[in-house]
Order: sequence, then structure tokens, then C-alpha cells
Amino acid sequence: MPELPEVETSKNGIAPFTEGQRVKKMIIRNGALRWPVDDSLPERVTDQIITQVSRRAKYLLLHFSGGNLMIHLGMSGRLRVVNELQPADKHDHIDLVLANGKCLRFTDPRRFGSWVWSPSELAEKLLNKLGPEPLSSEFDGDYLYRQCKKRKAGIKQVIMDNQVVVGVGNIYATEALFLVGIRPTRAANRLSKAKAHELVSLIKDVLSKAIKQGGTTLKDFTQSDGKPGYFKQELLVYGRQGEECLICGQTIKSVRQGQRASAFCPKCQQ
DNA sequence: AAAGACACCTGGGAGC
DNA sequence: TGCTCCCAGGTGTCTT
Repeated sequence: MPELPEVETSKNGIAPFTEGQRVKKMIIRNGALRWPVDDSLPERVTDQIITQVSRRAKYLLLHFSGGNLMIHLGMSGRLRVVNELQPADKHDHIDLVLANGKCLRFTDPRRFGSWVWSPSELAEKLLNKLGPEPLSSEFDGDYLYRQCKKRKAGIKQVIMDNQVVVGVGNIYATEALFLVGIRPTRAANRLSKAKAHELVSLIKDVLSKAIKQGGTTLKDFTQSDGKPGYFKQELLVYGRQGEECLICGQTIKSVRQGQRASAFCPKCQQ
């Protein structure tokens, strides 16, 4: 997925075309997503106005008077605003056709994404577990330090844990740990308070910067107008295993943690 | 309570 | 050209 900056970029891209618009029709071509898309959704949103578009964690929320549509992009999901007459492609699973002749189109080859109505039992279950937003003041050095003291797992797994802080995925966790000079495998409970403060500040920096650049385009992600995100050029270690460290020239290594690759520089990160 | 493995699914690239 | 295998932005669930 799309990590937090990509979701934020999608939100900013679609908001001007969707806020204040009435939904004319909802088309579900393939509802077999992370959770089966509720059959009653079209009935629920048809003729309703999208009052606001917001984000919570990696969920994009379309607000209606009676509740929200919670959209998650999973690993390969994408939202675009297209003309309603544009023919649907192979993985274009859901359309929200709007009164202004535009169409909010959801594309997701791997179908790990989701469209869930909130409030609902499922929505509460998903939302209740979520930790603070990474860019909020609640996520600060003292907080992360307290969370880390309880855990002996690798620091990278802790900052990627949604219960600790939301929105930090593999790319930005990897980058922030490089910037702070700590190996992803370092036991979280061995992080000093000073480093916890520094790490929080770098996570915020890297996420904010990525949002400004329109996110990171690897393969699937594009902004809602179809343009790529430009943060990829800024990546210092993610995906660079085998290449030279841009700071010291050492070969970037990669380890697997929780079935996920973690790239790091063996010299810059201890 | 926490950690680890596994699940969901398709497509792209590497290697043979 | 084609097959097989591994990998990929996430995260809920089940087992130790």
C-alpha cells in the first residue's frame, strides 16, 4: 500500500471532485476484497451527498449524513477520478458515479483493499485497535519510549505496529531507521529515551516530506490524477540492498523481519 | 501479553 | 518463449 503519505495524497487528489457531490450510482464489479463488500452499500450511498473526505490511519473516509464509507487501499489499491464514460479495466472493481459526471474508481489487482461501512461491527473492530496518528502531538518521544520498553521485538516491527502508531509502513519505517542510525533489528527495549525522541521526529519528517512530494511510486501507486509520486527519488535505503550506501559507501544489506524485508547500512546503523 | 507464522491475491522479474 | 519461484506498499487471525 500505499502507506500514509500515499493515502493522504489520494485524499487530497479526490476531495476537490467528490466533496459536496451526490452519488448517482455505485457499481461493484468484484466485491471479493479483504472483506466481502456489503451488498447493501449501493443502496446506502445512492443519492447521498459526500459531505467530506478525511483520513484515519490508512483508511480514507467518505462522509455521508448517515455514516462513512471506509476505504483501505491494501497493498495495490488505487483511487482515481475519471470520466464516468471511461471503460472499466480488468482490476477496476468499484465505481462511485457522481452527479458531476465524474467517477471515483477503485482499482486493486491484489484485492487486499476494503470498502467497509461505518458504523458497523466490522468497522469498530478495525478502528478500535488503532494507535495515535504519527503526525499528531500524541505521538511523541516519551510515548514511543514507553511503548518500546514493553517490547523486545525489533524496533522496526514496533514502529510498524498499528497499535503503537498508525501509518508507518515498510518504506518509511526503513527510511526513518536509516536516518536515525539504528538497525531495524535492534531490540525496542534497548532504545534510549534520546533516540526515541529523535526517531519520532524523523518519522514525522519523512512522512511530511513524502506527503509534500505526492507519495512514493514503486509500481502501482499514482496520484489520483494518474501522475506518479516523487518521493522515490528521496529513498536512501529502501529497496537498495546490494547497492552502496549513499553516506558511507558500504554495501546495503537486507534482513527479513516478520516476513518483510528490512534494508539497512551495516555501518551507518548500529 | 507478545511474537511469529500464515492467510488473503495478482503480477512482475529473475533464473533456467 | 515459457515455466517456476520469489517478491511486493498491509494487516487480521491463529498458534505458540
